[in-house]
Amino acid sequence: MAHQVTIKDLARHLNISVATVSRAIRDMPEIKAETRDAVLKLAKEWDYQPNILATNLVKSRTKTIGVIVPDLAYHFFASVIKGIEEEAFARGYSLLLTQTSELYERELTNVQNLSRGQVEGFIISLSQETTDYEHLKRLQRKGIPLVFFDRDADEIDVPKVMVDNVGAAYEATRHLIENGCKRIAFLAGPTNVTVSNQRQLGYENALKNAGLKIDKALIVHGNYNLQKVIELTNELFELQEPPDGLVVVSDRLAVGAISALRVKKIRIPEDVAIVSFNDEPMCTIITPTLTSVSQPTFEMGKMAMSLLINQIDNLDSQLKPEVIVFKTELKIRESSMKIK
Amino acid sequence: MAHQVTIKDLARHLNISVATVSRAIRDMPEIKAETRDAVLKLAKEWDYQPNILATNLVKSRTKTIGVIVPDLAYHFFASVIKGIEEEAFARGYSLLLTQTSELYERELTNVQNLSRGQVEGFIISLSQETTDYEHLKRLQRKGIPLVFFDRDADEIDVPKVMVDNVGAAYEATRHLIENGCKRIAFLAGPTNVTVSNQRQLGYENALKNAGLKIDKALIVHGNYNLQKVIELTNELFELQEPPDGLVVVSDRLAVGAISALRVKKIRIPEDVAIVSFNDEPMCTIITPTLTSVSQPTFEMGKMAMSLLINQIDNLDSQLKPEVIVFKTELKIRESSMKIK
DNA sequence: CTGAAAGCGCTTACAG
DNA sequence: CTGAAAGCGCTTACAG
Repeated sequence: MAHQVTIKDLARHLNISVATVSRAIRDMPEIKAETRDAVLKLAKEWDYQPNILATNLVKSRTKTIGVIVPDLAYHFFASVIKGIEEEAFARGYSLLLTQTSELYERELTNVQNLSRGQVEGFIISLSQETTDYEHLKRLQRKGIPLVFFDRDADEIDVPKVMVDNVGAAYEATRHLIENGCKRIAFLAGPTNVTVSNQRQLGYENALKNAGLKIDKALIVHGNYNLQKVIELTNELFELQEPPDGLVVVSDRLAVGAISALRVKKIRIPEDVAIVSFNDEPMCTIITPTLTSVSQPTFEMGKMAMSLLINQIDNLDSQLKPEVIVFKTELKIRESSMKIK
Repeated sequence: MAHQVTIKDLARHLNISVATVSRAIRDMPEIKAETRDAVLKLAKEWDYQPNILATNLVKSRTKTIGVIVPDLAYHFFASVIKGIEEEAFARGYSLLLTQTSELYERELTNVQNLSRGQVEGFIISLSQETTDYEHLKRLQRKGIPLVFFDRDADEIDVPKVMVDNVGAAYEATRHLIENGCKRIAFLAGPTNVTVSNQRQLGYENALKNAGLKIDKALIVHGNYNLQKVIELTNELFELQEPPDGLVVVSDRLAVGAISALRVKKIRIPEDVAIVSFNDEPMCTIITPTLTSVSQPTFEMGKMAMSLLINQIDNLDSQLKPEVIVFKTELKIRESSMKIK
């Protein structure tokens, strides 16, 4: 690789000290205009780029944030990242983006690698597998700021950007009830995913409030394995009394359920009305179009970044970490419009 | 932030030199076992993490690669990134991942930011807007290795990971012809996107070879704006002689076209058979399921990373840059199965 | 307005 | 087997 130009090169050529070059480059006021101009001219000519590693080292700052999400291919995460990026860019931070592929091991290595002086803080959405939080506690002990979004850990007391999952699921379930569903099933995620549990709670509350009974046989736990979802759907609809409404914890799982129902010739929404979560773009293109809970992903990303920078800029403050809860919006489409 | 432990701290406490600590940490053979053990024990106790910035600075290596893609929310890119990540991880590299949102300006800033000593090389897929390549030429002048995938620039002579777009489009068009289509339209991307132009060429070749004439009225150029795609589709199907086959440059555009056709009550595949490109997961869940060209995204990512590392490890070699062309596979589904 | 010197946290010949 | 010293490319009191 061609030798990168350094301030030393510039200084030598101009017969001045590196300190002066450094000051000129950063446009510090004490530098004489001619000196500054000469430096800038040569810098431009030689295409000088400051070595950010060196700057970071002396400043003990990297202006870089580590972002760890389960999977970039999930539309939800890609979309939150846009918000994170936007805010980071506006505030002069860069991102180190990694994904765990839902594996705890990967999460661990990612956290470790990034915490070797590379990042000043983390924005994390936990992997599905994560039940041990030692790696996060270690960050806290080291005083490295951390913000969760969407998938958090109760026992880690840091700022969090969440949506009102209980309320959202309540509203979604309520919508099915209002459309005449009497026997509503819930296709949940893994039992250790908080988001799923919260949605389940909202679902149960809605049933209770409507005077419907909670039937544990109607609550099943899937994951991102399509085959598993198909099996669970089949089981639900082979019950003596099959459901006439279905709340699904995410669009991905809903798609699995729909394909299982198609095979069984169960009609949507006539035989079973469906609502799910995330409002991925595909909701509007599948048949029937899918009623889904939309989340303000871009704003969530911006907020997460914002909370993190507040922490970084204000490390000694002993304020209780903020938990921001965003409102959701139920996008009503064909899949839930059961004829009453 | 709590003061991070450094080798100096360890050295002082153990009454040895930092050089010895450094060697012990890296398990160099010349260190006496007892010394090494003592160092490692204390390092563990104090949760010492080497400051990677310092290491990078002295080694003049970052073991980090900059990856620039148009949009992480496109399934294709998220999917290639998995391959890049896999290979990077296996070879001890980290990634600095950025997206341009298809904006040339963003591409420029991303390249500039990352080239300040942060990365040892780039893997880039160009934004839709990019027609000026000065930022890339600057990388080349600085001797910073670069690899393209999918969206490249002809005039930049670096390793490239591509698919055989001409061949793929030929096969897709041929498939429509074999299914009885006589008048096949091509819904292309922007005129400056090479990938789109290559697919157009394959489409034209297939028509020629089948003795069908190329009608320029049947070739229209869209972009990722849904409304635009709908308009173009409407125009195509309001022609005196509307098409009975449609090759679409990507699944995203195909979805737009399909929704326009639905409004016009034009049946797929009975009235018009459709094939597109990318084989996104949604192809299997929309109605009708969409025939699409699948690309080996994971392998493409691995290969891109591999080519880049070869360059990094071997900077002086004057070999002609390799261009790797991957084969594609046409996944035949309902949308193209016109009854003959 | 400018320079010499120390230092950020490491690594690595060189010497012993 | 270990240490002193120089150096990676910067920044920043301190002195003049």
